[in-house]
Parts: sequence; structure tokens; C-alpha cells
Amino acid sequence: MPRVLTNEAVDEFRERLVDAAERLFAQHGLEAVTMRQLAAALGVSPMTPYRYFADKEAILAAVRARAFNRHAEALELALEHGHTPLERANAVGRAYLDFALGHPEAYKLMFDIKQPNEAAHPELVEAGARSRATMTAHLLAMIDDGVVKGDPDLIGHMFWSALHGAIQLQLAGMLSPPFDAKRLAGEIMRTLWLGLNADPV
Amino acid sequence: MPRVLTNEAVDEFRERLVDAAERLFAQHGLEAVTMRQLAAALGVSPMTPYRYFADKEAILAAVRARAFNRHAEALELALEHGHTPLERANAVGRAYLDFALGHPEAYKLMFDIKQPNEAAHPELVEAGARSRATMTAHLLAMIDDGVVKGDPDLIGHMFWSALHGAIQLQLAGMLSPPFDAKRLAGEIMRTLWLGLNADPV
DNA sequence: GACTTAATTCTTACAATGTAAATTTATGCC
DNA sequence: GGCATAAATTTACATTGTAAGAATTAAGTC
Repeated sequence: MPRVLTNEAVDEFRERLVDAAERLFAQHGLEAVTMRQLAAALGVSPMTPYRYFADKEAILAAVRARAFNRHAEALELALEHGHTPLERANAVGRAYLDFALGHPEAYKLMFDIKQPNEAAHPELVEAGARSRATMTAHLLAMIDDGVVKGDPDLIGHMFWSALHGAIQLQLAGMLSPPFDAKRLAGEIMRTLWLGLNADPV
Repeated sequence: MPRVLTNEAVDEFRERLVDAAERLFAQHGLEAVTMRQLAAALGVSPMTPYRYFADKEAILAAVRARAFNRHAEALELALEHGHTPLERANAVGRAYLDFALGHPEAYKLMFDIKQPNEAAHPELVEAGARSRATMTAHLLAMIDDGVVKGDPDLIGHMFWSALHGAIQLQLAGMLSPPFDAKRLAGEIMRTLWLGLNADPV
């Protein structure tokens, strides 16, 4: 009988490959990283990764899933460090911005890509859902506490859009001094809070 | 002496090629369109386009420049159709949204791409500047008229970020009912106006 | 410990891409 | 008509993702 890979060995290889892919994508961008480079980074022959991933897209899915999970963890950590709902909202916004600007390539892979059949990768779907859920968790508390009125899902999407827009403009190189994502995001979020409280329901 | 292309002939070929590129990019996306396809679309051999454009990136620059100009024209048209500054602001916002959702591929080429040496294509730089200038033109009038207070450039960037974020989320497939770019953009813009007026300077 | 056998890995191969280099074609002056 | 030369085509090459085939290797049997 031949040697058979244990599940642990398979997982370990997949993880090492995702490590390398994450690093190389961040360094050179998704398009610029080749299957051959990934294989070389692990010291295996060019076709070996195909034993562990269906194709390049499956590797992308794994990297994205990990990014969504890291993102969720960063926001969850921020959530714990605020005592009032408003503090938590600000902490989450700041954490979102810090993640995006600190890991721009990961952020683009998460939110700026239309992966054809995303549904084929359940771990990716789950990680995406987790990240999304964390983003709005604190808003529910704010509505409950009466700090702000309205549909929490709608308000969450409004802040998300605003933050995302500022970030995307900066990452695409469309902003020049004295404007940057951090400043714009701060101004927009402040103004939105004002507007939400000024709004008669 | 050999036949020499007139400037008109060169311009005409370039224009036909940009026509084809625009259409094919919109249909299949930038990455999926090959130089060979572009050549075939004009009925010439694969290398002929290289007589008129340095490389694929130069074609992209030309397509982007044209998109920026179309965008500017759409916004300028909207500007003319409003009588009060507030009407004009709403019309421009609506025109921006309509352009983005009506020509999603063009929009992504304009605002979601970091073209390496953009500065090497003056027509692109100029078209981009024109589009940007149009976006903020009406805000200056609003500030002058005292409809709203603050730095017009900052306020312009705030609305831009918010609109862009909602659009990008939709184009990346990140929004699902009952949320879409149009609704989010409307809610955000309304709330921002409220917040700006509520804000003591 | 040698042998068998199938999972794993590596090597080879191919079609597609952007584009460089070589070749052919066509024009207008002598 | 022949020639110089711009334009266009043809040929060629390195690089990519990945399919197919060949080689390697390790576990169980004797």
C-alpha cells in the first residue's frame, strides 16, 4: 500500500500555501503571483499545489476566507474595548479603517473582487458572513439603547458605504493632500451621526 | 516615397480601436480582452494596433480618458437642468449614480484601477481633471449662496466617498436586497445634508 | 529485507497571451 | 520600371494556467 496523506498533513500543506499566497499577494498583487512562484515558495514542483487546491481560484478563496476571519477578529477585539455603545461604534469604525489601510491588498481581495462562483467555497461564505455580522453587531445595541433611531441594518450599510468609499478612493490613488481616507471617513461619520440625530425618525 | 499615414488616418484608426475596446471591455472586462481580439474586431492583423498604440496599457488609457470625458459631459448636462443650487446638487448626484450603474465597467476603469504611470498619458490626466472639476463645481455655488457652510472641497470629497462606496459595494456584488446602491446613496446624501446643516460650522 | 502497488510528486507538454523581430507589401518619386 | 521606405503581416519567444504522462516513494505482505 502506498503512503496516504493524513488530513493533518493536507491541512498543514494548505495552510503553508495560503501563508505564502497571502504574503505574495500583499507584496505583488493577485495577478502578478503565479502558480509557479507559489510552488517555489514551498519548495515543491509547479504542479504539486494542484494536489491540494483545485486551481488558482480556490487558493484565492482560501486567502479571502482567512482575510475575512482576521477582519472579523480585529473588529471583535475593538468591540470589547468600548464601554458605551458610542465608544464601541467609534472603536469598530477605527478598527475597520486600520485594517483596510494596514492590509490594503487583503482589503481589496475581500471587498473589491467579484469572484465568479464564490458559493463553491463554503469557508469563504462563512467567513464573509462572520465579518459582516460583526460589523453591525454594535449597531443593534445602539438602537436598543436609544442612542440613535432607525433601522440598524440600513444605518450599518450607510456607514459601511461611506467608510468603504473613502478607503477605495485612497487605495485607487484618487485622493491627494489634504485629503485622505482617514480624514474623510472621520468627517463623514461625524456628519452622519449628526444627521441621524437631527432626522425626525 | 512610401505611403505615409495622415494624422487624420491615424486618429481615425485610434478612434475605431477605442470604440472596439470600449465595447469589448464593457462586455467581457479588461483582463478578458486580448490584443488579438481587438485587432480582429478591426479586421487587421494582431500586430497592427501596435502601430497606433504603444501597448495595451496605452489603449486602456485612451478608453479611460474617453470615459472620464463622457462622465464629465453627463454631469455638466445635469448641472444645466437645475435652477437652484440644491436642485443642481441633487441632479449631479443622480447623474453620477446613473452613469456608474449604467456603465459599470467604464466606472470601474475610471475609479477602481491604479494605472501605473498614468502621468504618461496627458489626455487621460486632463479628462480626469475635467471630470473631477465638474463634480465639485456646483458645490462652490452652494457655499457662495450660503445653502450650506464649510469647505466645498471637503464636502465634495465627502459626498464623493459616500456615493463611490455605495456604488463599489454594489458593483462588487456585496449588496443584497433590500439594499442597493441607489437607495443607500439616497439615504446617505440626505443624512449628510442634515448633518452639515446641523453642524455648527 | 525484497516485492508489489497505488498515492504522491515531478516532468513534459500545450494553448493562450503580450509583444519583439523579421519579412512582406505597397506607394510615389526618379 | 526600379527603388527607398512606411505600414502591415508573419513569425517567433517568454510566460502563464493547467492537462497528461512518467517517475518516485512508502506501506503492507511474504
